[in-house]
Amino acid sequence: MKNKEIAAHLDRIADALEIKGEIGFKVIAYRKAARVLADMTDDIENLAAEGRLQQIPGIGGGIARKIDEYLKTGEMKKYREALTGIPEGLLELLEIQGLGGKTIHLMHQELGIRDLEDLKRAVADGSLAGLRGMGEKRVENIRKGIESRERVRERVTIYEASLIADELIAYLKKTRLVSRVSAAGSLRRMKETVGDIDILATGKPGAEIIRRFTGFPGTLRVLAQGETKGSIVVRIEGAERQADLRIVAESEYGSALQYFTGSKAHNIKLRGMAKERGLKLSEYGVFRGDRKIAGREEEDVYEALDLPWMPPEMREDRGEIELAARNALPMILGAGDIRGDLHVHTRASDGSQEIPELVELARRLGYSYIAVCDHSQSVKYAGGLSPERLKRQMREIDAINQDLGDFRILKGTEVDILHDGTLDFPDEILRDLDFVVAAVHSGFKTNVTERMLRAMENPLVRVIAHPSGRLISGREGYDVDLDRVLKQATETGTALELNAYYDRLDLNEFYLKKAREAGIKISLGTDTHSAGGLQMMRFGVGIARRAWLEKSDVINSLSGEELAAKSRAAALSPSSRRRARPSRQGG
DNA sequence: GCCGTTTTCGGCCCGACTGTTTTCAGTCG
Repeated sequence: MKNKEIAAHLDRIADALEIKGEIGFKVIAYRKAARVLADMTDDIENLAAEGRLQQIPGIGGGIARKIDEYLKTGEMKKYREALTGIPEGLLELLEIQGLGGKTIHLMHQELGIRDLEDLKRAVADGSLAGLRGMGEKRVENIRKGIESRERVRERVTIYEASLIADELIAYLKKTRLVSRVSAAGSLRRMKETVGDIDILATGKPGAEIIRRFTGFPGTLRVLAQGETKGSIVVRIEGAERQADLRIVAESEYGSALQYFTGSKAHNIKLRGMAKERGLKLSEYGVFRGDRKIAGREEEDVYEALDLPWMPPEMREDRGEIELAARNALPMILGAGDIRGDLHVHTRASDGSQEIPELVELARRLGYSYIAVCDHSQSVKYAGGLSPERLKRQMREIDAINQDLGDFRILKGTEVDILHDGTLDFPDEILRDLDFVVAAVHSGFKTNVTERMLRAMENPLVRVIAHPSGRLISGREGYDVDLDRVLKQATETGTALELNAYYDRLDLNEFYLKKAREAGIKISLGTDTHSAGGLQMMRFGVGIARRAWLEKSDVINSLSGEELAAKSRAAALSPSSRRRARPSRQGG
């Protein structure tokens, strides 16, 4: 698939045009086309072959021609043209806070600045200060921008951000001055990584709440402290992050929450719709002329635009607004649809809990089952179980299950997919289990695709765990062709895992969406190795919601008995999974 | 460059902040 490659080209063109001072709307058009392309699960080459490029929203005649040209020749004339006269290092400067295309263009023209090093020199030797429109403060801000770009990690994981946000919210509630408070931004949309932490609150007096906020014990620095807005820097896992608090009036809470939740693209489209209706939408409300017609609740804001409320996880301008307008939003997965955790480890391999503790924790979450899936023998570093130890564990589980009433422990394994694609346990053993998860744990560069495809041919394999193998905080993942894995999953009826551990979230939302469209079943498991690990399910559910998965797409919505039924053919065969798509209720 | 049950041309989201200006441009979210 060349979608991402072409999107990167279009983004590059936008960068270059921005610096060249091209009309802003043209830049916006390129950026929008790039975003739509990067999000799209259909293969751009297929659409091009069918002459349907212009049916993609945001792609018109001009960009369609450029995509065609690229697919045919491997080149885009416009790309070369746009980048002519623009040194590679100049584009990077757009990433510095406070620096935009206009200023970069001027610096390049007047001072011959070509990259970050040139810019640093110009700041140091005072030549930057000589530029028109450049005062002492702007130079200082640019200096700070360069510094913070080098110090701040791009984004932090959703889990790390949630910990701080939860702490901040609890801290604010304790003041008794705030009445309503919520996380907003990408945190509320449950993106896998988060930039800044945005918190919205109502309460009085604003200045006092902000003062308390900036006095948060974890504050490293206070960036701003006004009557309605405060900004602080906090430390998360060694990285510095900005956290913003905004105080709004009760009557504006809904529109402010809507606005600060985003995404930007979603908001832009909503505003366009408001305008078409002769309305104006801002963080202060929905207005007809000077009269405010909505703003107190998010539902009211959407209703004023003739739309149903939509879940924050869907607000990315990926078609959700159009569906909502037809009252055809899917009923996406809810936390309550998850009846159990399908991937947990115990002390038998590399977990830190005994089975009864895990049962207790799972019961507290309202689950009716867990699948114990410890590692298999060849995963030495994780204490993988030999066949004998696995059999002993199965007997132990049988014994515990006797006394559990309506709760059930599924006897499972996370069996290793070996270097030749065979499994680490023979079928005789796998056959006695309730739930077989297979996964790659070594040889990340060695025939991973072929090995996975082969493992999926075994009908005893129910799920492929963490199919991409990536770690969000920094591991590329296996050298694997996920499109072929998806195809094989469709053909064999194997489910794919959405590993809910915050650093994995694997499959990611892009491939989850593809899997959903192909009718592939998804299995959510936290892969927990510790007591708190079961709680990670909320991130898995968040990503599932971002991919628009519905209850019926997820095997965790089945009962323990249904899952333990040996024949996966009945419940999971490809033929029975062909999705009839009935019209849906909004929600 | 995209787009159209108001338009094939003339629009294109909105508001705040900052720093540099003397009425506004640039940047950000």
